[in-house]
Amino acid sequence: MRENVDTRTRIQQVALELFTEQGYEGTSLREIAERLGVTKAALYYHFKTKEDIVGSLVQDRIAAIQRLIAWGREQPRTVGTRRELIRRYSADLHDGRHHEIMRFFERNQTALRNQPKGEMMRDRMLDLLDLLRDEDAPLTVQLKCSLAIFALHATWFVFRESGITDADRQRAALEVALELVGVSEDLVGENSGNPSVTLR
Amino acid sequence: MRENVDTRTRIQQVALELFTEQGYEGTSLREIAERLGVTKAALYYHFKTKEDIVGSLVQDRIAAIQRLIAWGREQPRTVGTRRELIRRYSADLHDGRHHEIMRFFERNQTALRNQPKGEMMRDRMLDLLDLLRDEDAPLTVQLKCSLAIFALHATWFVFRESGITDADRQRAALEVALELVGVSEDLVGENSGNPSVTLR
DNA sequence: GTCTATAGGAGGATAGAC
DNA sequence: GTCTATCCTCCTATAGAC
Repeated sequence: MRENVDTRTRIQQVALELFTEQGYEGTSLREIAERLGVTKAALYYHFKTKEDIVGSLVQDRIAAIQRLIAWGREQPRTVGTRRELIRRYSADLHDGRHHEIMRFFERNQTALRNQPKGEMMRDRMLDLLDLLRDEDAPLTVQLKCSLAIFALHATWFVFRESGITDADRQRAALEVALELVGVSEDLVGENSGNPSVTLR
Repeated sequence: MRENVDTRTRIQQVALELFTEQGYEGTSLREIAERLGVTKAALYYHFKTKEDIVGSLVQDRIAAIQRLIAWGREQPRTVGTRRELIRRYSADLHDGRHHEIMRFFERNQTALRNQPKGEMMRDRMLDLLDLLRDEDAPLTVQLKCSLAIFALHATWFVFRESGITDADRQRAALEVALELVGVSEDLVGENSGNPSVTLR
């Protein structure tokens, strides 16, 4: 029972790493098993299929983004709300290993397209982008709002192997992202809550 | 000889489409052949391997970006140069089907990682990002410069299925990208050349 | 929980006829 | 240039012993 949980978690860790490095379809269950020192069949005790491993990886993220979107939809569609959405998304991204899941997701868009959980994840991200932009605004403004999410994701890509801490990355990305969604015209509403609260 | 060229081109078109929709590894040569109404073996007359199809797709892009980088490295590292880099990259992207190649490339990062041409493409894009940012500048400024490229690529993702023309997309993306690399402090140098000249 | 063994299929690639 | 036929490899997944 204890090893049960442990092995399951180790499978997830190794799978996430290999899926991100070599791609979902480029990684076989044999490789995962070998790296763990077990056989393929052992994996099937913990996960019904290969897809299920992915499902177990992304389901937490899907739920977190859904919560964020649900919150956002109850707020007024102001710049202040958008800025808070960005703050919460950023905090969540840097909490735990969540950004690693997003990297895996980004790099395997096509492979995950044929999977229920993959499509769900994609749909939620699109919902979030839609929530961030005002469809009546000029295209340039809409694009900048959407780019804010990209900014938060892109830090690891842009500042690769530099001697930069994760905290530095997060700070810079957040600052740029907030700038992209716009300067709040309504500072009263903006700071009414805890600005750096996480999602959970 | 005439059909030779034709079939080769049709293979490239179908392959690009399927690779982009379903992923490189998720698309079999059988699928490509079937859609063209030929057999797998016929593909092997035109391309030595599956990798070779990818190579034929990206090699033009690699060359174009290399030319752009070569040009950029000869210029002073000013905001004006960066703005011109963005303009040229944007013009090139919208000339022909180049942005479709980039979409394919973005969506298949992991799969292309094991291929020589894929890595070359990736390295050139990283070179371009490095050329656009000043390593001594604050992280936020560097991030914004890099994001400019993302802005040019992201338009199709952000404004999906809207009734927006490609020209509108390009215009908005270019405006945002130019804003991200910074306002030119040196307007004299900036407009010395033809501002919308393409790469070739 | 993990193993051996294997089913069952699909994929990339090649040989050789036409 | 395109076809048929085939090889070989690797994959996901399952059955059943320990």
